[in-house]
Amino acid sequence: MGRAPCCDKANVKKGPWSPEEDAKLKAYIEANGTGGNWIALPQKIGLKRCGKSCRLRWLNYLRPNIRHGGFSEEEDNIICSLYISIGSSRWSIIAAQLPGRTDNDIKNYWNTKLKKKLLGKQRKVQQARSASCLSFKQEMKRESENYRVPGMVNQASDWPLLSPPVMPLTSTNQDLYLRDQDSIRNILVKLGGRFSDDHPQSSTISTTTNPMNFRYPFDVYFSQDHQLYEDSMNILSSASSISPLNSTCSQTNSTTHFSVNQVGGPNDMIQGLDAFQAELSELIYNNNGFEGLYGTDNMVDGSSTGTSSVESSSWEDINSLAYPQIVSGFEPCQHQSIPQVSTFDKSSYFGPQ
DNA sequence: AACGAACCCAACCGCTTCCGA
DNA sequence: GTCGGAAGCGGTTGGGTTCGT
Repeated sequence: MGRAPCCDKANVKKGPWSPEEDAKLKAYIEANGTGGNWIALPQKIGLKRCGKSCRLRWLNYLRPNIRHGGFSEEEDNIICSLYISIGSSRWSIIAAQLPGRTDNDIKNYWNTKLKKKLLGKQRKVQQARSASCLSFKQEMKRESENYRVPGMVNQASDWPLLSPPVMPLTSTNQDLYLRDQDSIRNILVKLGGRFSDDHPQSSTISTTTNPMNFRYPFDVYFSQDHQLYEDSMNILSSASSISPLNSTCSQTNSTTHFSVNQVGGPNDMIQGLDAFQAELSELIYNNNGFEGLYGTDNMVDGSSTGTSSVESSSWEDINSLAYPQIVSGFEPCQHQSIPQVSTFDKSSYFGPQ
């Protein structure tokens, strides 16, 4: 069953905008505003364009104070930091932190330049390290064979270094893993989280008792803001391809306790694996974690010693843009077991929005 | 100079979310 | 509570431009 078209496709012009069309649209909106109805707007002006097309043209090109091209190093850092923190599906949020930039612009910039720039850096670092880490990937690949599920597509050998399910703890990778854990940990702390070993009552998976030797025994504590949890889980899952499969949460006074125990096997881990996240994971891994990539000062952190614009990118701002309902509409949830799900359904735990 | 490859980015597509009736 | 229309958004495409051979 198809979706009804938003306009009469046959009578709508497509393709690049002419200067005359631009002028018409700009003049009308500057004089009258959009009127809250993009669909009706082209007819009012006499443009043979789809309303969505008019909206896009205005927002991405004609709107005042739009800047194109010439991204500064500072902007690069902001984009990278936010990309790592909140992922690729939040271009509008990233754009909101960069005045004069549109989500489309940032998206294009990331896909065409920034990604390559970072991966270029990665290659250099990788080459420098190849001597010392030569056996690591091979070992991982070899050992991942032990975890392959019969009948499953052979995906494991192509997984990023960071993927825990295919990386049982060995003397070779232990050091690298711990280092990355520290990086993620530092970010979560900066975002306002606390870890189980900061909390006397917590219990975590011990690496010595965990038969699978997965190295993510995180219990994360966040004050009040559930979105922080979700975003942090995104960090964890994006950085290390982990889904918060077995999670519990509880509420004590103003502190929410989320326990994220990674007990799944390779089957569980395949869920949610994203190609570039995997790519990025490897990049992060080869750059001493997030901090190695951008430097500690450029992390998304209000207390950092980095640039002022990074400092202004507070999580409160981002969260309020992204999920204002959740930030303001907090409802405590009791300690409960959560069934295995591939994605965290906030409405199930935080009540209706 | 000619050609193909790579790059860039404006615009489109279609899915999701929002909001009013 | 539901439905439908509109807005918002991210992913993708396609055409123009630049670069390399």
